[in-house]
Amino acid sequence: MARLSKQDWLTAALTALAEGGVSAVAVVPLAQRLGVTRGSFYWHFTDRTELLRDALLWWEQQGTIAVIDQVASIADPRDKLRRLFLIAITEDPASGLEPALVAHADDPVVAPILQRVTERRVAFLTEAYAELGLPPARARRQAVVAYSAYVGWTQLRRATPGALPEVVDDPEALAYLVDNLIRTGDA
Amino acid sequence: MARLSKQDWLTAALTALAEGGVSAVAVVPLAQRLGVTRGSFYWHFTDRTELLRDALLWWEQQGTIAVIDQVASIADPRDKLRRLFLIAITEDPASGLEPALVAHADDPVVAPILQRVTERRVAFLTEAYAELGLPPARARRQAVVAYSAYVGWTQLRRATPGALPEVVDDPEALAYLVDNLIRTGDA
DNA sequence: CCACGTCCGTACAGTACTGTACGGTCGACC
DNA sequence: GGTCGACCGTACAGTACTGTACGGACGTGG
Repeated sequence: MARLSKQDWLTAALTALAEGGVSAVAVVPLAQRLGVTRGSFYWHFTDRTELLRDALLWWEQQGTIAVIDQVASIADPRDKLRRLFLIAITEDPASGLEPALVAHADDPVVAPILQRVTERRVAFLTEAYAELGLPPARARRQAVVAYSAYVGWTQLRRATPGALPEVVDDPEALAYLVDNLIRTGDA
Repeated sequence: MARLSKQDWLTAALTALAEGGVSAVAVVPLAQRLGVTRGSFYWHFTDRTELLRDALLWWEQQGTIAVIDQVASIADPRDKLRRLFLIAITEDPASGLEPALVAHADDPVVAPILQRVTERRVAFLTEAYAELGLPPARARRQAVVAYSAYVGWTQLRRATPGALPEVVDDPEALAYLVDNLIRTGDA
């Protein structure tokens, strides 16, 4: 068996977290899945908590920064939002991770990271909606509403795909959702 | 200490589930919180799984049926939707339960119940939007989008209240959200 | 060639939870 | 006032996970 790097443990921890929540980030099952024993783990990490924190910090950088960088250069705010939502909804890098984090939001190591990520995303959306012409308070409200819809959509698609057939993966319905997210309350 | 009924265990299980997920529905901690020992539990239930299932079945009846009955009599579909969303968003009977269920959607006992609840709610919304004049496919899409926003909103409010101050509990923002949920994509 | 750093296996407590078996208490009802 | 059933405590395995201590393998540079 090949030697493992710290990164191997981090990605394994994230997938386990997505599947079974915080309590699934356990040393013994992870070691079995990686084909080693706990001796390996306790060389790379001092603690189970350290693994969880490092994994989430890594996810914070990858997931949050990468997507925003991908669309920040788009000039037209409407196009920017459309592209952003399309990326966010179709690409689910670590499927099921965010629901797991939301569910364990009171965990002492999850809480601060999830908070920072949420703040950053909502702030970015608020800025985009402001560029669209909404006054500040209105832009922020719209950002929170749109972000809520995004969060709920991804969670429903993963949690109850059987209950929502022909909708969650229909491209037409997807366009409908994105239009709904972009349309501001300017009626 | 007073004798406990089966219902006492059920409600305790639901609050524990909301706080710590499926793995938090454990016999020993629940017994401690209820002031008894596991001897009590294994008289009322045969199994830890039975407790979880019975608790979720009870929640399915209370949470799903009660709210729908409360608004089904309203004639005007627009008023009905407005009232429904207001109730659903402001009253969070067991705060944090739904995020926990979504996160453990692959659990063999959670899955079928969560599926049924989601189907029933989306079906009710679809019907209401159809009464509003949307064609069937369009009504169903709108229902899923609106339900997504609802799910995301409740989860965000619970998970990261610190990241969304002055929004999640602002009545004006709440009205904004409800208007957004009712407004169909008829532009 | 050997010595050191890297990486992993193994063995030893310690803790928390699940089920099971059985025994005890307390009130209702005859 | 005794008996029966509802309800709970206690004791006994059994399992899964966490940390720690230590020892072995393996490659690389002096």
